[in-house]
Amino acid sequence: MTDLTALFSDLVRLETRLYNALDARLKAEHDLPLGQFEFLRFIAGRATTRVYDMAHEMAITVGATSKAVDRLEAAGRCRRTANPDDRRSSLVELTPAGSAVLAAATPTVEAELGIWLGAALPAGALEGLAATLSVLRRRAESDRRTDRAG
Amino acid sequence: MTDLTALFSDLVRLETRLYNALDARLKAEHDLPLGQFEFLRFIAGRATTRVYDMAHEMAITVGATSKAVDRLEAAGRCRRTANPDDRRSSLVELTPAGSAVLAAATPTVEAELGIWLGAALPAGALEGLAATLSVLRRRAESDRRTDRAG
DNA sequence: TATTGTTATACTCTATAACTATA
DNA sequence: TATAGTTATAGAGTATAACAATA
Repeated sequence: MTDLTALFSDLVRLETRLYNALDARLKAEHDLPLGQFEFLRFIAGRATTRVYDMAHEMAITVGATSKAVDRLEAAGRCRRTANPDDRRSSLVELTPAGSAVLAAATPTVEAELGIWLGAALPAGALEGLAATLSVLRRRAESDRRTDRAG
Repeated sequence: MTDLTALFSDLVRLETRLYNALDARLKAEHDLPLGQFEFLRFIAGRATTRVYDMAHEMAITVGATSKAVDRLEAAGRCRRTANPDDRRSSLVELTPAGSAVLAAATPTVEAELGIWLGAALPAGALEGLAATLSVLRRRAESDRRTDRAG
Protein backbone atom coordinates (compact mmCIF):
# COMPACT_ATOMS: atom_id res chain seq x y z
CA MET A 1 0.00 0.00 0.00
CA THR A 2 1.40 3.37 -1.00
CA ASP A 3 1.82 5.83 1.88
CA LEU A 4 -0.27 8.69 0.55
CA THR A 5 0.74 11.12 3.30
CA ALA A 6 4.42 10.58 2.50
CA LEU A 7 3.66 10.95 -1.19
CA PHE A 8 1.89 14.24 -0.52
CA SER A 9 4.79 15.43 1.61
CA ASP A 10 7.24 14.68 -1.22
CA LEU A 11 4.95 16.46 -3.68
CA VAL A 12 4.76 19.61 -1.56
CA ARG A 13 8.49 19.72 -0.71
CA LEU A 14 9.48 19.20 -4.32
CA GLU A 15 7.04 21.82 -5.54
CA THR A 16 8.27 24.34 -2.98
CA ARG A 17 11.90 23.88 -4.00
CA LEU A 18 11.21 23.99 -7.71
CA TYR A 19 9.06 27.07 -7.19
CA ASN A 20 11.76 28.86 -5.18
CA ALA A 21 14.48 28.07 -7.70
CA LEU A 22 12.40 29.10 -10.71
CA ASP A 23 11.09 32.22 -9.04
CA ALA A 24 14.57 33.40 -8.07
CA ARG A 25 15.97 32.81 -11.54
CA LEU A 26 13.05 34.48 -13.35
CA LYS A 27 13.27 37.51 -11.08
CA ALA A 28 17.02 37.77 -11.57
CA GLU A 29 17.07 37.28 -15.34
CA HIS A 30 13.70 38.70 -16.44
CA ASP A 31 12.36 40.74 -13.52
CA LEU A 32 9.40 38.36 -13.66
CA PRO A 33 7.98 36.61 -10.59
CA LEU A 34 6.96 33.03 -11.29
CA GLY A 35 3.33 33.81 -10.43
CA GLN A 36 3.26 36.42 -13.20
CA PHE A 37 4.88 33.97 -15.60
CA GLU A 38 2.09 31.49 -14.95
CA PHE A 39 -0.60 34.07 -15.60
CA LEU A 40 1.11 35.22 -18.80
CA ARG A 41 1.42 31.65 -20.01
CA PHE A 42 -2.24 30.97 -19.32
CA ILE A 43 -3.38 34.12 -21.10
CA ALA A 44 -1.17 33.36 -24.11
CA GLY A 45 -2.65 29.89 -24.41
CA ARG A 46 -6.24 31.12 -24.93
CA ALA A 47 -8.07 33.13 -27.52
CA THR A 48 -10.10 34.95 -24.87
CA THR A 49 -9.50 35.06 -21.14
CA ARG A 50 -11.58 36.57 -18.40
CA VAL A 51 -10.65 37.22 -14.78
CA TYR A 52 -13.14 34.50 -13.92
CA ASP A 53 -11.31 31.93 -16.07
CA MET A 54 -7.95 32.85 -14.59
CA ALA A 55 -9.34 32.49 -11.06
CA HIS A 56 -10.57 28.97 -11.78
CA GLU A 57 -7.28 27.99 -13.37
CA MET A 58 -5.23 29.13 -10.40
CA ALA A 59 -7.77 28.05 -7.76
CA ILE A 60 -7.81 31.46 -6.08
CA THR A 61 -10.70 33.89 -5.64
CA VAL A 62 -11.93 36.27 -8.33
CA GLY A 63 -11.02 39.20 -6.10
CA ALA A 64 -7.44 38.06 -5.70
CA THR A 65 -7.21 37.46 -9.44
CA SER A 66 -8.50 40.93 -10.20
CA LYS A 67 -5.67 42.37 -8.13
CA ALA A 68 -3.16 40.10 -9.87
CA VAL A 69 -4.36 41.47 -13.22
CA ASP A 70 -3.93 44.98 -11.77
CA ARG A 71 -0.30 44.15 -11.01
CA LEU A 72 0.27 42.73 -14.49
CA GLU A 73 -1.31 45.82 -16.04
CA ALA A 74 0.80 48.12 -13.87
CA ALA A 75 3.87 46.28 -15.16
CA GLY A 76 2.67 46.88 -18.74
CA ARG A 77 2.37 43.17 -19.45
CA CYS A 78 -1.36 42.80 -20.07
CA ARG A 79 -4.41 44.94 -20.66
CA ARG A 80 -8.16 44.66 -20.20
CA THR A 81 -10.25 45.18 -23.33
CA ALA A 82 -14.02 45.38 -23.82
CA ASN A 83 -15.81 42.05 -24.11
CA PRO A 84 -18.37 42.47 -26.92
CA ASP A 85 -20.24 39.33 -25.87
CA ASP A 86 -20.72 40.18 -22.20
CA ARG A 87 -20.41 43.71 -20.91
CA ARG A 88 -20.01 42.62 -17.30
CA SER A 89 -16.53 41.31 -18.02
CA SER A 90 -13.35 42.32 -19.81
CA LEU A 91 -11.13 40.25 -22.03
CA VAL A 92 -7.59 40.13 -20.74
CA GLU A 93 -4.84 40.00 -23.32
CA LEU A 94 -1.06 40.31 -23.44
CA THR A 95 0.63 43.52 -24.48
CA PRO A 96 3.66 43.29 -26.79
CA ALA A 97 5.83 43.70 -23.70
CA GLY A 98 3.96 40.84 -22.06
CA SER A 99 4.45 38.60 -25.07
CA ALA A 100 8.11 39.54 -25.21
CA VAL A 101 8.87 38.77 -21.59
CA LEU A 102 6.97 35.49 -21.84
CA ALA A 103 8.96 34.51 -24.93
CA ALA A 104 12.21 35.44 -23.22
CA ALA A 105 11.37 33.64 -19.99
CA THR A 106 10.10 30.39 -21.49
CA PRO A 107 13.53 28.96 -22.41
CA THR A 108 14.81 30.00 -19.00
CA VAL A 109 12.06 27.99 -17.35
CA GLU A 110 12.73 24.96 -19.55
CA ALA A 111 16.45 25.16 -18.81
CA GLU A 112 15.98 25.46 -15.06
CA LEU A 113 13.47 22.62 -14.96
CA GLY A 114 15.90 20.53 -16.98
CA ILE A 115 18.43 20.90 -14.18
CA TRP A 116 15.95 19.56 -11.62
CA LEU A 117 13.98 17.02 -13.62
CA GLY A 118 16.10 16.24 -16.61
CA ALA A 119 18.57 13.56 -15.62
CA ALA A 120 19.21 10.35 -13.70
CA LEU A 121 15.71 8.92 -13.57
CA PRO A 122 14.89 5.37 -14.68
CA ALA A 123 13.83 5.10 -18.31
CA GLY A 124 10.29 6.32 -18.81
CA ALA A 125 9.96 7.71 -15.30
CA LEU A 126 9.70 11.34 -16.41
CA GLU A 127 7.10 10.50 -19.05
CA GLY A 128 5.22 8.48 -16.47
CA LEU A 129 5.35 11.37 -14.03
CA ALA A 130 3.99 13.75 -16.64
CA ALA A 131 1.17 11.41 -17.57
CA THR A 132 0.15 10.68 -13.98
CA LEU A 133 0.23 14.34 -12.91
CA SER A 134 -1.85 15.26 -15.93
CA VAL A 135 -4.53 12.69 -15.10
CA LEU A 136 -4.63 13.62 -11.43
CA ARG A 137 -4.77 17.33 -12.20
CA ARG A 138 -7.67 16.87 -14.59
CA ARG A 139 -9.53 14.84 -12.03
CA ALA A 140 -8.89 17.40 -9.29
CA GLU A 141 -10.14 20.21 -11.51
CA SER A 142 -13.37 18.39 -12.16
CA ASP A 143 -14.11 18.45 -8.45
CA ARG A 144 -15.78 21.52 -7.00
CA ARG A 145 -14.23 21.19 -3.57
CA THR A 146 -10.89 22.71 -4.49
CA ASP A 147 -12.48 25.65 -6.26
CA ARG A 148 -12.28 28.97 -4.48
CA ALA A 149 -13.24 31.09 -7.44
CA GLY A 150 -16.96 31.16 -6.79
CA MET B 1 10.65 15.06 -25.42
CA THR B 2 8.62 15.76 -22.29
CA ASP B 3 7.28 19.31 -22.00
CA LEU B 4 8.78 20.24 -18.64
CA THR B 5 6.90 23.53 -18.35
CA ALA B 6 3.59 21.73 -18.81
CA LEU B 7 4.69 19.10 -16.30
CA PHE B 8 5.54 21.83 -13.80
CA SER B 9 2.19 23.51 -14.39
CA ASP B 10 0.36 20.23 -13.71
CA LEU B 11 2.46 19.73 -10.58
CA VAL B 12 1.64 23.18 -9.19
CA ARG B 13 -2.08 23.06 -10.06
CA LEU B 14 -2.47 19.60 -8.55
CA GLU B 15 -0.58 20.59 -5.43
CA THR B 16 -2.69 23.73 -4.98
CA ARG B 17 -5.96 21.81 -5.23
CA LEU B 18 -4.84 19.01 -2.93
CA TYR B 19 -3.56 21.58 -0.46
CA ASN B 20 -6.83 23.54 -0.49
CA ALA B 21 -8.96 20.42 -0.03
CA LEU B 22 -6.82 19.02 2.78
CA ASP B 23 -6.49 22.36 4.54
CA ALA B 24 -10.25 22.94 4.50
CA ARG B 25 -11.02 19.47 5.83
CA LEU B 26 -8.36 19.58 8.58
CA LYS B 27 -9.57 23.00 9.73
CA ALA B 28 -13.18 21.84 9.75
CA GLU B 29 -12.64 18.51 11.49
CA HIS B 30 -9.60 19.18 13.69
CA ASP B 31 -9.16 22.96 13.86
CA LEU B 32 -5.72 22.26 12.39
CA PRO B 33 -4.32 24.15 9.38
CA LEU B 34 -2.41 21.91 6.99
CA GLY B 35 0.78 23.89 7.57
CA GLN B 36 0.60 23.04 11.28
CA PHE B 37 -0.09 19.40 10.44
CA GLU B 38 3.10 19.27 8.39
CA PHE B 39 5.18 20.75 11.21
CA LEU B 40 3.66 18.35 13.76
CA ARG B 41 4.35 15.41 11.48
CA PHE B 42 7.96 16.49 11.00
CA ILE B 43 8.53 16.97 14.73
CA ALA B 44 6.96 13.61 15.54
CA GLY B 45 9.26 11.87 13.07
CA ARG B 46 12.50 12.95 14.80
CA ALA B 47 14.14 12.33 18.11
CA THR B 48 15.33 15.92 18.35
CA THR B 49 14.23 18.88 16.25
CA ARG B 50 15.54 22.40 16.18
CA VAL B 51 14.00 25.48 14.56
CA TYR B 52 16.93 25.32 12.16
CA ASP B 53 16.05 21.78 11.06
CA MET B 54 12.41 22.67 10.55
CA ALA B 55 13.37 25.67 8.43
CA HIS B 56 15.49 23.52 6.12
CA GLU B 57 12.76 20.91 5.82
CA MET B 58 10.12 23.45 4.79
CA ALA B 59 12.49 25.62 2.74
CA ILE B 60 11.49 28.80 4.58
CA THR B 61 13.64 31.14 6.66
CA VAL B 62 14.61 30.53 10.27
CA GLY B 63 12.75 33.69 11.28
CA ALA B 64 9.52 32.53 9.68
CA THR B 65 9.96 29.12 11.29
CA SER B 66 10.49 30.66 14.72
CA LYS B 67 7.15 32.43 14.36
CA ALA B 68 5.48 29.22 13.20
CA VAL B 69 6.75 27.51 16.36
CA ASP B 70 5.35 30.44 18.35
CA ARG B 71 1.93 29.76 16.81
CA LEU B 72 2.17 26.03 17.55
CA GLU B 73 3.18 26.79 21.13
CA ALA B 74 0.33 29.26 21.53
CA ALA B 75 -2.03 26.52 20.37
CA GLY B 76 -0.56 24.23 23.02
CA ARG B 77 0.69 21.74 20.45
CA CYS B 78 4.44 21.95 20.94
CA ARG B 79 6.95 23.34 23.39
CA ARG B 80 10.58 24.44 23.39
CA THR B 81 12.89 22.67 25.82
CA ALA B 82 16.51 23.31 26.70
CA ASN B 83 19.08 21.73 24.38
CA PRO B 84 21.81 20.31 26.62
CA ASP B 85 24.24 19.96 23.70
CA ASP B 86 24.01 23.52 22.36
CA ARG B 87 22.71 26.35 24.47
CA ARG B 88 22.10 28.59 21.45
CA SER B 89 19.14 26.45 20.40
CA SER B 90 16.07 24.76 21.84
CA LEU B 91 14.70 21.33 21.18
CA VAL B 92 11.15 21.45 19.91
CA GLU B 93 8.85 18.62 20.95
CA LEU B 94 5.16 17.82 20.80
CA THR B 95 2.92 18.27 23.81
CA PRO B 96 0.35 15.55 24.56
CA ALA B 97 -2.23 17.78 22.86
CA GLY B 98 0.03 18.04 19.81
CA SER B 99 0.46 14.28 19.64
CA ALA B 100 -3.28 13.81 20.05
CA VAL B 101 -4.30 16.16 17.28
CA LEU B 102 -1.67 14.67 14.99
CA ALA B 103 -2.96 11.17 15.71
CA ALA B 104 -6.53 12.27 15.09
CA ALA B 105 -5.71 14.15 11.88
CA THR B 106 -3.55 11.49 10.25
CA PRO B 107 -6.39 9.17 9.18
CA THR B 108 -8.32 12.20 7.93
CA VAL B 109 -5.39 13.12 5.70
CA GLU B 110 -5.07 9.56 4.42
CA ALA B 111 -8.79 9.39 3.69
CA GLU B 112 -8.87 12.71 1.86
CA LEU B 113 -5.79 11.86 -0.19
CA GLY B 114 -7.39 8.53 -1.05
CA ILE B 115 -10.25 10.42 -2.66
CA TRP B 116 -7.87 12.35 -4.89
CA LEU B 117 -5.13 9.83 -5.55
CA GLY B 118 -6.60 6.47 -4.75
CA ALA B 119 -8.48 5.28 -7.80
CA ALA B 120 -8.60 4.95 -11.57
CA LEU B 121 -4.92 5.14 -12.39
CA PRO B 122 -3.14 2.54 -14.53
CA ALA B 123 -1.61 -0.32 -12.56
CA GLY B 124 1.57 0.76 -10.85
CA ALA B 125 1.12 4.43 -11.67
CA LEU B 126 0.67 5.53 -8.07
CA GLU B 127 3.70 3.54 -6.90
CA GLY B 128 5.66 5.01 -9.80
CA LEU B 129 4.56 8.50 -8.86
CA ALA B 130 5.62 7.98 -5.25
CA ALA B 131 9.02 6.62 -6.29
CA THR B 132 9.72 9.40 -8.79
CA LEU B 133 8.66 12.18 -6.45
CA SER B 134 10.83 10.73 -3.72
CA VAL B 135 13.91 10.66 -5.95
CA LEU B 136 13.33 14.18 -7.28
CA ARG B 137 12.69 15.54 -3.80
CA ARG B 138 15.89 14.07 -2.44
CA ARG B 139 17.84 15.49 -5.34
CA ALA B 140 16.28 18.93 -4.90
CA GLU B 141 17.10 18.94 -1.21
CA SER B 142 20.74 18.21 -1.89
CA ASP B 143 20.98 21.44 -3.88
CA ARG B 144 21.68 24.66 -2.03
CA ARG B 145 19.80 26.88 -4.44
CA THR B 146 16.35 26.16 -3.07
CA ASP B 147 17.41 26.69 0.49
CA ARG B 148 16.21 29.86 2.17
CA ALA B 149 16.99 28.81 5.68
CA GLY B 150 20.45 30.37 5.92
C1' DT C 1 -32.05 36.05 -9.67
C1' DA C 2 -27.56 34.63 -11.04
C1' DT C 3 -23.20 35.90 -12.95
C1' DT C 4 -18.96 38.72 -13.47
C1' DG C 5 -15.98 41.85 -11.65
C1' DT C 6 -14.10 45.61 -8.47
C1' DT C 7 -12.79 47.36 -4.26
C1' DA C 8 -12.23 48.09 0.98
C1' DT C 9 -10.76 45.84 4.85
C1' DA C 10 -8.39 42.63 7.45
C1' DC C 11 -5.44 38.80 8.02
C1' DT C 12 -1.83 35.24 7.40
C1' DC C 13 2.44 34.29 6.23
C1' DT C 14 6.81 35.46 4.64
C1' DA C 15 11.37 37.99 3.90
C1' DT C 16 14.83 41.19 5.43
C1' DA C 17 17.70 42.76 8.70
C1' DA C 18 19.25 44.04 13.20
C1' DC C 19 20.19 41.94 17.33
C1' DT C 20 21.54 38.49 21.18
C1' DA C 21 23.82 34.53 22.67
C1' DT C 22 26.70 30.66 22.13
C1' DA C 23 30.07 27.67 19.59
C1' DT D 1 34.16 34.26 13.06
C1' DA D 2 30.40 31.32 12.29
C1' DT D 3 26.14 29.37 13.86
C1' DA D 4 21.34 29.32 16.05
C1' DG D 5 17.57 31.85 17.20
C1' DT D 6 14.41 35.98 18.18
C1' DT D 7 12.08 39.95 17.01
C1' DA D 8 10.72 44.48 14.55
C1' DT D 9 9.40 46.05 10.37
C1' DA D 10 7.50 45.81 6.04
C1' DG D 11 5.51 43.68 2.11
C1' DA D 12 3.11 40.36 -0.94
C1' DG D 13 -0.75 37.87 -1.53
C1' DT D 14 -4.98 36.14 -0.13
C1' DA D 15 -9.92 35.87 1.78
C1' DT D 16 -14.25 37.96 3.01
C1' DA D 17 -17.80 40.80 2.08
C1' DA D 18 -20.14 44.75 0.26
C1' DC D 19 -21.06 46.68 -3.93
C1' DA D 20 -22.10 47.64 -9.07
C1' DA D 21 -23.28 46.28 -13.53
C1' DT D 22 -25.04 43.09 -16.70
C1' DA D 23 -27.16 38.62 -18.14
